Amino acid sequence: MATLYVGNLPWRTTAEELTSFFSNYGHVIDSRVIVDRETGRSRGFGFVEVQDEDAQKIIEAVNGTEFNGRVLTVNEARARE
DNA sequence: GTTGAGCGTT
Repeated sequence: MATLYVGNLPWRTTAEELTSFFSNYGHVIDSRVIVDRETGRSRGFGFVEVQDEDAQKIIEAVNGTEFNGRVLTVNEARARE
């Protein structure tokens, strides 16, 4: 599987919304919205884990598209280490 | 009741 970075999310976006949105373009394994550990508020970006074979296709399909009024930034996530 | 570039809590 592959991990995608998703930036420019609306503050209110949840992992479930990400999953259901990305599922329109490929097989989503899991997703998470990064939340500030101290305040509990969204940082406005997240990660979506998808099937390796669908990764490129999903990036091209979703990157630059509008989601709840904001234009999403999508690309391959960097290694976390 | 706020904010807007970026790469993640275990």
